[in-house]
Amino acid sequence: MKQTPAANRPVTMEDVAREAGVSRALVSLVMRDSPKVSPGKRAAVLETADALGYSPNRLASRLASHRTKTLGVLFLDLHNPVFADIYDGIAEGIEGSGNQMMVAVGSADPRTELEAVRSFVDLRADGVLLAGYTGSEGDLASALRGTPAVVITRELDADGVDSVLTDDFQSGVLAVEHLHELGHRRIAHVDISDWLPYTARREGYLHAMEQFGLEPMLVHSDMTERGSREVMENFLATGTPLPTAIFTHNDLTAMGVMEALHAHGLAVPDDVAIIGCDNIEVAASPLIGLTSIDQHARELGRSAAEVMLDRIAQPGGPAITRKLEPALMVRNSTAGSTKQ
Amino acid sequence: MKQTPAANRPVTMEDVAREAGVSRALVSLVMRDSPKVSPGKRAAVLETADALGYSPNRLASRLASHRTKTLGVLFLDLHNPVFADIYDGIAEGIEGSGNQMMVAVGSADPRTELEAVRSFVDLRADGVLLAGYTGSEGDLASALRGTPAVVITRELDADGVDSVLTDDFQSGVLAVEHLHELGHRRIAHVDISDWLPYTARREGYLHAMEQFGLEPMLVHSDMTERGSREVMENFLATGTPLPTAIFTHNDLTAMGVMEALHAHGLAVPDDVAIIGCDNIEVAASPLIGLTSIDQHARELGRSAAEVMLDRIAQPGGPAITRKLEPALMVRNSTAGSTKQ
DNA sequence: CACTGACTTTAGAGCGCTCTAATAACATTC
DNA sequence: GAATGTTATTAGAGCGCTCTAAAGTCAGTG
Repeated sequence: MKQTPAANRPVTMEDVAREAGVSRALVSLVMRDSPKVSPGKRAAVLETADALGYSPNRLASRLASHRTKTLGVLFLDLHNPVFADIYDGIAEGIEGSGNQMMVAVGSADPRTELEAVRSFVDLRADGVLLAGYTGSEGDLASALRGTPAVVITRELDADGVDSVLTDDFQSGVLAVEHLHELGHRRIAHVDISDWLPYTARREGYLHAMEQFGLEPMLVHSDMTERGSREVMENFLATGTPLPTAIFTHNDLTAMGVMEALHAHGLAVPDDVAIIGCDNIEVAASPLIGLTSIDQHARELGRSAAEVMLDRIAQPGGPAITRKLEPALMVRNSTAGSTKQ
Repeated sequence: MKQTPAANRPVTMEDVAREAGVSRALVSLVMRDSPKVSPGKRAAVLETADALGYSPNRLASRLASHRTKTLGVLFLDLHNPVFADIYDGIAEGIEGSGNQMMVAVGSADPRTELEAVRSFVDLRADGVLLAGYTGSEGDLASALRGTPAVVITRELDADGVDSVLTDDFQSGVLAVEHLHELGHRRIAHVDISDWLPYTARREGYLHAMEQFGLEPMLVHSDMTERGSREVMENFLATGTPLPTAIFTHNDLTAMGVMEALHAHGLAVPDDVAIIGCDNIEVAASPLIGLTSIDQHARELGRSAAEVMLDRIAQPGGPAITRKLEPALMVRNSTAGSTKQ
């Protein structure tokens, strides 16, 4: 297809300026809603811009202005609704600040995560929020190259990286305490694969078990519903004596475990009590009635956004860690399962 | 491991070039993995780039190259897991193509949606995928300004906008046929608010009801679990004679309806049979056992990505519509609910 | 040893915008 | 009506990169 260069070329500010009989700088001012443009010229510029179908090139404007007003946000996994809650929190937190989000999904793969972070940095995001990150602090710091970051749901010890999370250790403790109080003594924990840096819930569990003088019982799974269902089915197939209660890493794994129990004709909470973590909406539904530990996901997102905006407004200073207290939400999956 | 020099001004290609004793153009070639750079210079450039903590400015490179290799992807709502499936499909579809995703969430608000689309266009995304869009075709076309787009889950009649969807009308028909076959005659439909342009499922329902000579029964809700729960509770409170079966717009609304029934001591499927739509994982779980209509969300995403890549490779040509056949997935919420 | 041609490297003109500083235009004041 | 502000407008120098075309290299040829 041969056409004159001018024919198919997208409309630029220059074109609008020429057509409207003003300078490019004036058009720029109009596009940025500058108050120092006379009403007359403003109207004229807007009109011809519209007539020519002008669409500002934000790449160019960002390059020239050294300002992007954009936050890169990385999510661990879209399948876990807890991240939808975090998203809502972030959206709430940046509302009115004039910032935009740039979203990516890491899929619990450190390489994908780092690539996403690098992409944010290369596109000069003003800051990066990581709603779940499974890689190492060193890799993250080197990918960030000084861009401020806030890690959500995890505590990270790296320069210029703030953390906003719920006290996961305490969640583990709460779960065990709750089950212990109901009379359970054989309490198992289904965690996620050990290479992932999300170990605090397990540690809290182990700590509390030890405090109570109970024998811990660990089963390794992954973060998904399906995965933990399979893991649990394999476990049941081994014929190992059953625990009377299970604390799982999160609600999705709890559901998988419940499915496996269900398939084996075991009743919850009568045969086995279950307690999850995250307090996601579907699990909280009366249809499932899963007892869970609320980690205040939405608040986490809101708070992380707040920390980031502060950090951008006032760079430097020591890394901040904000830790929320988890909250036990008792529902059918443990209620009335007294074992004493 | 490398420490970024605490320079006020970020490191540019120019700096690397000077330090390495080569031209900026050479550095550019190295950064783009050009094969026409001698191994010696390549190594030297990479080394000093690393030493200086150089991070390429993708804004500048995109501006200069007129190429972004980026697809904007808009999601209707992160709370509905069907979009996580679509995401996976898109990721699969663009794998290996060298393209990146730029994600935004519309939250079923046409203004937010359009702003996101404009943002994609202004950042010169090569194409835009809309996984759910609630606005008008006119607004979309004008925001796109010629950028190719694919709408997923909806059929849109606009220039340069392709559509990839499941036959929603057919889904409505399938649902009614299934229920009718089980002997149900009083079949209600819970849809989503009427201003949303997602009416095909309802129309399919209405069509099938008419074919069977049955009286339709419509209840308006929204797209959420909570919303439909409330709507259903209000409905139950009115004392209107109950239908024996309900087809809901999607699985989330189905769950809300089930919760309301549950709260009123009504059994599913014995008192009321339920059938949803989308076939999301949690609803398919044995814990819920919701009969649903699979719309092949992941395949939708994959296919949309494919259409977009083709469109980018070969611009022009008439708008494409790809329509998949829905598939009925029978589970407990309707199974064995014979009303004959 | 000037002359290829294949391979490397570079100068320099953009990409489309913003920003600073200067200029123009127009009220005010004395 | 010259001096003084005030407010609008513009010229022009970047922003950090890519790209084209031209210029160097450096064998191998005849």
